[in-house]
Amino acid sequence: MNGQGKTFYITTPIYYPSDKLHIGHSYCTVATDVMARYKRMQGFDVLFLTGTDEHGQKIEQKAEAAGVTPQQYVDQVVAGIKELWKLLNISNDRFIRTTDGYHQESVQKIFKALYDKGHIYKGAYKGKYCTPCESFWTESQLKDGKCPDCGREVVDAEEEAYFFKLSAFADRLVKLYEENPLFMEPQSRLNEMVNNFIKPGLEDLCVSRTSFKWGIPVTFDPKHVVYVWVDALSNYITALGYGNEQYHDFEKYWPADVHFVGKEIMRFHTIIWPAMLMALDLPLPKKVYGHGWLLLEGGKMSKSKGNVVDPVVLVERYGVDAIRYFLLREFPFGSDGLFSNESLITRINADLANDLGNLVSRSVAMVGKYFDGTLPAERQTEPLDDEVTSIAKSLKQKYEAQMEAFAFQNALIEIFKLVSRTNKYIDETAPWVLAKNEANRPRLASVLYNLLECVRIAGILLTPFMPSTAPKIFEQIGADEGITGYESAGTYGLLPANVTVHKGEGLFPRIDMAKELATLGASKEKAAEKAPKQEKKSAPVKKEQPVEGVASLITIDDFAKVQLRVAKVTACEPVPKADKLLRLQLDDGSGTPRQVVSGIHPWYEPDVLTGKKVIVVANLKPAKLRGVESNGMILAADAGENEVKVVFVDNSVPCGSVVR
RNA sequence: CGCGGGGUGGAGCAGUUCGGUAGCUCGUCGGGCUCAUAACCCGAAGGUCAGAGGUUCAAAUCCUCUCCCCGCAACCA
Repeated sequence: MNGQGKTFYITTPIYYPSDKLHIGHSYCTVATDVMARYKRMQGFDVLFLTGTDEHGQKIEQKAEAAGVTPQQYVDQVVAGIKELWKLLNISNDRFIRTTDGYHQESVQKIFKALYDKGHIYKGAYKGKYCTPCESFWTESQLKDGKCPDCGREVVDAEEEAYFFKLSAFADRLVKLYEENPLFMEPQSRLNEMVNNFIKPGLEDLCVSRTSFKWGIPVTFDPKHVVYVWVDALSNYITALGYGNEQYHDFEKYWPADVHFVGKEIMRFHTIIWPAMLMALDLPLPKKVYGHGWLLLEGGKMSKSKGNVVDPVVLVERYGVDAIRYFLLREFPFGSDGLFSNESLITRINADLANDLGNLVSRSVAMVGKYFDGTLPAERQTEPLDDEVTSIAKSLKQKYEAQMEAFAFQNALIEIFKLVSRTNKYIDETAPWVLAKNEANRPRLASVLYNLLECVRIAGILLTPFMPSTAPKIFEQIGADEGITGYESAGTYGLLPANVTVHKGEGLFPRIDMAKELATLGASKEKAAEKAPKQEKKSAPVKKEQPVEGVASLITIDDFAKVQLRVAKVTACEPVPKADKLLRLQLDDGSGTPRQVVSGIHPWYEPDVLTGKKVIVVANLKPAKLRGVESNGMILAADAGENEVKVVFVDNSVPCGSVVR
């Protein structure tokens, strides 16, 4: 494919800078980078965009917990992200931050435009309001129809909010998917989107918030802040200058050729984003590709599990190209993959050190040893050469087919078929035998030349994956710039007949598996120690996150606020339509039975609990879980990985006893 | 009956669209070679393709049912 005169616009998601990024983020960004480099190599005028999504309540709270302003907080995290991309040799052309002035200006215009066109309307969250508490409650949060906080009467009230008429676009979205089946890939995601979101009926989307401040204010109603996804998705066009004067190439690059995103945010990119663009009368991106996740020890990587793999550590130990190669070779791009240190080291050793690195090394070494580094021009070819040379000749085409389908792993497999076949060719021709007889010099020169040519072609096609190794390969085999471009991978025999090689350092040193695993294991344990323990239960974290290194100490008065009582389980049954919930009736000595809902069904059957005495938090704010009211919680211990043990009390303790 | 993905030699995966010798990498065992990063090359062992039934001359592949794993969603107060 020749990209002369054509543009190619590719994006990563913009990342949420609430924490350091892990290997999963690096995976997506590296993949995008490889695609961008590949397209540039083909001659496309590429725009590769990445950035950060910096607004939202969570950032606001994190900043507060850290005692800095949200801006200070994100500035520091973003600096780290930029460092990481530099380390990983990411060639992004632009880096957008949603806190950039021009982006904010554009988002405000977009919001206003949608409003003016009637796609956004002012509506209301209908709910119950407790005036003394100044709090809004939804029906389900109310306790006996009263304020769950103070128990006073609540009044019907409406909080104004802006809504995007997403529902109006359902038909057009379905049409989009039907007419353009490749709009989202992999295909399996389509069913997920349609079944989960379109079929049940799209609801209008609330696109403003008044509950926090850290966002882009709505110009015509400044107490509202623009919903973060509207803010974030817009980045793909604001970064081109849509609605601002920072850049002026919207016409040139939009629509995007592909948005690479994680599968968890497919719905935002395949439903909300196209709908927004339709509402703005703008063209839609050509494709949204949802890649899989890197899974670790059976679970998704997450900071709270303490199983995050730090890309910085890996790059420092094994080199950036080895990591880039591993990420794209080991995991099929569209599906999930299992990350492990063993597989990483195995890949590096087997593919990069033994096969590729060693091939370059032995080929160059033989030219040095038998011809003092410069091949003579006389040749003698043989039919034996045909197989390896024909693989080399057809490689570019096969590679291209895989790359165009974003099948990075298959593209690399194709390259390594050549590498492997070339190693075999050395065995078949046994140059060290040829070298024993002067008469074989033309034949020996042919063999070695074929080795170098195969390496050259493999090297060219590896360039997007290994941008710093490829030039070293070219240097060693004596291929100068004119014959290392993409097109030249399609022509066999471009190295000059009298090529001169330059022996260099080994490209990929072998790694001592046992030793490395021990080292990595040790640093992992250290990391796990640092990671906040047992926070795995707090799902959509609301309040204070334990700030690194700062143990939050409380006073005895704080503790006194928690009222713990002994209570006996008088009845217990599963909550319908809930996997994990049990409804417990407790006798807490007060005379009135107390109902508590607890998520312990995975570990306890109802009859086991009945009759036992437990400790209940008696003054916890009531809540409804799966529609069932819960007044308090019973104490249980996180007993290791995925194991919960309820704290039972000796039966001789009377119900209602205070625990302190 | 919420939605989706998956169950293939010891490990990790491909093959399933369009039925027809079960393939790749790693590991294991044996051999070859010595140019090279103790690398490379060849060979072997090892699979009821989760299970049951069905369609077919023929099923990993198509149909039905069952079991198990993972993710999403909703509930871990």
